[in-house]
Amino acid sequence: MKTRERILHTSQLLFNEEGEPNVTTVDISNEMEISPGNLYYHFKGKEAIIEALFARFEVTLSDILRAPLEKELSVEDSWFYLYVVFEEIYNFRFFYQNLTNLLHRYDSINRKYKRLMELKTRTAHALLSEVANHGILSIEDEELNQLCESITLLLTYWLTYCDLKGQQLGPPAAIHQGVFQIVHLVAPYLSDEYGHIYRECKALYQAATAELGH
Amino acid sequence: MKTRERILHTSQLLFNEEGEPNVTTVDISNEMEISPGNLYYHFKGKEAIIEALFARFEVTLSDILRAPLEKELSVEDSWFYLYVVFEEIYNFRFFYQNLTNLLHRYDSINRKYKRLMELKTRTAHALLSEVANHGILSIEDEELNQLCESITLLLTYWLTYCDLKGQQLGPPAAIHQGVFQIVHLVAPYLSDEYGHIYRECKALYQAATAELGH
DNA sequence: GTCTATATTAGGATAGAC
DNA sequence: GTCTATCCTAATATAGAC
Repeated sequence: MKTRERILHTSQLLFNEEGEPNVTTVDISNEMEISPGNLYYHFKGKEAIIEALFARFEVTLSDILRAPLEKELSVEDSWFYLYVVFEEIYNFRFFYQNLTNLLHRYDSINRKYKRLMELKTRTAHALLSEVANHGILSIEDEELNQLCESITLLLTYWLTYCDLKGQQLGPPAAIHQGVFQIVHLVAPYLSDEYGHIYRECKALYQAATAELGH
Repeated sequence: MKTRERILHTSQLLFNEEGEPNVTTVDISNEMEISPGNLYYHFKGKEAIIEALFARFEVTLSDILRAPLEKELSVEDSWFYLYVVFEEIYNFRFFYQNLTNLLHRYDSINRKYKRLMELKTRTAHALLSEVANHGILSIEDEELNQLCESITLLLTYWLTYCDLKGQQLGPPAAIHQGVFQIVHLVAPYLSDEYGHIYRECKALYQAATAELGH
């Protein structure tokens, strides 16, 4: 792996583990066993590293979020889809653990992030309207909007919130719970004849929870 | 006001406005028009100030959260009660905007905060079970637990999330929306004969939104 | 209690040799 | 591309006069 790439890789790792504010350029170069001078040859500084990492995150996450806007998903796929979104957020959790501050410091990231956030809501809206059109969900327009907002908030902060609770959940368990938490937001709107979908989810959830063990 | 008190007051103000990491001891003393030396006479440093502010926050918020555990609230009071909780969180929003980091830095705060968070969930649980016992809400135990978790998350992050969206909502509007967002989480579980409660809330919400302008 | 002046440190950043 | 050595700055913190 080229040095530039290794810097990004190591930074992402350390940021996620220690929290971005607690990682210095020297920490990064120590971890990589290169000199700080070398790091500065490849990047103007920590800011540039963060911007590069965010650029990557933006590309992959917005691709993920746009997919269901173009091609319809089945109900089962929608459910699996949530895992994919959470997974990607998990990979850049350092970013979410420090959102307010980062967006305050970097105006460029701020603008891009806002678009991502809107895209999250838009995707949730598209997925749910579709399910509603199939008669699986029965929900009014205004309730749908509020629901999508809650889903976006939950997607944004669930993993951070799990961290806060500090019940040493492994990442798969935390993600798994997050998915189910979202399912729970949607479940009350399932049409009567589709209540079984929720019950199946629940069974799956409990099985998987048992498997992830403790 | 004594100097010690003014330091706490000014710090809280600046932290909320600029974000705690962006405020230095010198900023605080400048704002107060005292010397940095003087500030250090009263507090060992920024850490001590933050700890003192958190101690206050803990006392007032845990009092608020414990109130409904002792004395039953009417449905209308529960609704108003949410405003009180949000208001208190708003007063210490600097804390919430930097949660992960602060809890990572101060172990003492970490422990106390976890208790607060559990208390939030516990209070939500108590309020909702009561309403459920009156037959107003119809909800299973497991759904209730998940709902309370979502409410805690929303309480914790709603104001931060509004900030992120950066649609220049004034604080009253943001709080107002937060309250309604929570109402929306609960609404689907209202028993049929109590659907009117939600419709009344909605009418109130729309009236108030109009009043708050935008 | 408050000030001025100064010390300490850590993090970010560069210059110049190899 | 990489290293060593060094600099700059901002933030924290203290000493000692008033």
